[in-house]
Amino acid sequence: MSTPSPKHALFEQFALVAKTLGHPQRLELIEQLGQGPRSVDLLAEKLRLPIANVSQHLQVMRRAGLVVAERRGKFVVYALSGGSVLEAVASLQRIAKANLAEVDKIVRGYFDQRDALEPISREELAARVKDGLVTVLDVRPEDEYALGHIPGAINVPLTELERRVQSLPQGQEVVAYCRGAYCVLSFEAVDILRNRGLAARRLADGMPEWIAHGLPVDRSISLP
Amino acid sequence: MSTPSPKHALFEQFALVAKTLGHPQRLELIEQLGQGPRSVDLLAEKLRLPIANVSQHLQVMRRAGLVVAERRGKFVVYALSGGSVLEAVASLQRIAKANLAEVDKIVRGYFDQRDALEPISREELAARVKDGLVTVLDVRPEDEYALGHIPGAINVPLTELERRVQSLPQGQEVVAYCRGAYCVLSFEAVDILRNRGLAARRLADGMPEWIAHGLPVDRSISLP
DNA sequence: TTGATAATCAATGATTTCGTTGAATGATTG
DNA sequence: CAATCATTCAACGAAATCATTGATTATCAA
Repeated sequence: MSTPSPKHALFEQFALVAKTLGHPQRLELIEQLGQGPRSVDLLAEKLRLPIANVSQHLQVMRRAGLVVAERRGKFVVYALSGGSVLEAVASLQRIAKANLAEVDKIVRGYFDQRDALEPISREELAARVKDGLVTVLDVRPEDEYALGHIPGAINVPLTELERRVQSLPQGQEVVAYCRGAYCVLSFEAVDILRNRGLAARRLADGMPEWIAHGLPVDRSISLP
Repeated sequence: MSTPSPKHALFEQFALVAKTLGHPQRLELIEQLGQGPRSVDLLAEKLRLPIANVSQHLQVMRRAGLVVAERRGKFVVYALSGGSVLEAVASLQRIAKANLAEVDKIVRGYFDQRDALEPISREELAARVKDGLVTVLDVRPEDEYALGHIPGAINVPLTELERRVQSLPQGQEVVAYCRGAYCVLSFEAVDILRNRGLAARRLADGMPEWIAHGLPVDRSISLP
């Protein structure tokens, strides 16, 4: 048919959004943007991809309404177009986790036993932070920490954790978090900490979800 | 790299789910399955697509964890794998509506043209019925119709509408109603009728409200 | 057993998407 | 203005996806 029915035209648009989400590196870009607006430059460096490639991906995502771009001087800063994007990704993860044996296999094969204990929920952590009962550990790289973190969180990037583990408060439970529910950094951090005998747990999700639920964010830099 | 990092392997899985959602006809299949489990046969008929094609799509969706299949006698019945699937689709729609100008254009062009965006009110309908200006269409299942309907309304359950659409009075505007303001049947009925070129509108609410406001109810059975 | 119906499989060519390359644009700095 | 940096554009071949076709398997009924 030359003129598709409006209904199909709409489905076409919805499919465009989904199709655009259907690429691992674009999902990784979204994970990064979930923590805040970023330049093409920085994203390319984070993902270790050619700048041109990242630029292409971002433009595809812009055309699909997933991100918005704003020129700021020399840079073009991209940001998520809205909260629905992270919601969509969260749904994808839920579907995959619940129905794809492969996901279980990956998670179990690589992270199992590192996560023997239940992860701690946002609400629980927020409450304990108020009571000063836990040490909150942000294991993302320094620059991501600087752009916003959970108040009171200590930043020890995963790469330095082993070296600096003894500088952490000893008697307390440690809760590690990073970029999101499937960010591997916090898994690895908990593993390291447990091996050193600390009571360590993992936040069930990460920074973007913390922000999305309106919990307080500290944008100042506090050196550990 | 020979062995992709577990992180990348996970993103690969999430992307698979999204990629699978990224096809208009698969989204339409999900819309159908959102109403309940269906056989390949029936889905193919609904979408007016070759059975082999629908079967392929369903299998792709099964591999991506979106649907599950169960053989029931001669038939294979597919169903959504869980609620997250509809959540994901809802997010897609929200993203598209909020950020894609194209969607606005389609919706506007679609509804404006026929002055049908506005549902018709109870009072207006009651007046027009008296003048015999409209065909009133009850798209609920037969048993619900039998228990009470708007006088003069013709019962054509949504499931049969497509088949019986040509038996409706042709020159007149059609007003469809069903169970209530948010009952989807009347939306779909209007959609079907418009695709067939009829001037169709939707009653703002449904039968319960009609009764509640003391308007006349016909409890006899009139075969169309 | 045979025939009919429902669904899947296998294979093909057409179309789309992807990553890379190198050149072009836009904006700031010297 | 020239030099530089950040980003985008254009174009290419490689790879993946799609719809279609015809053959094949599974189940039921006669």
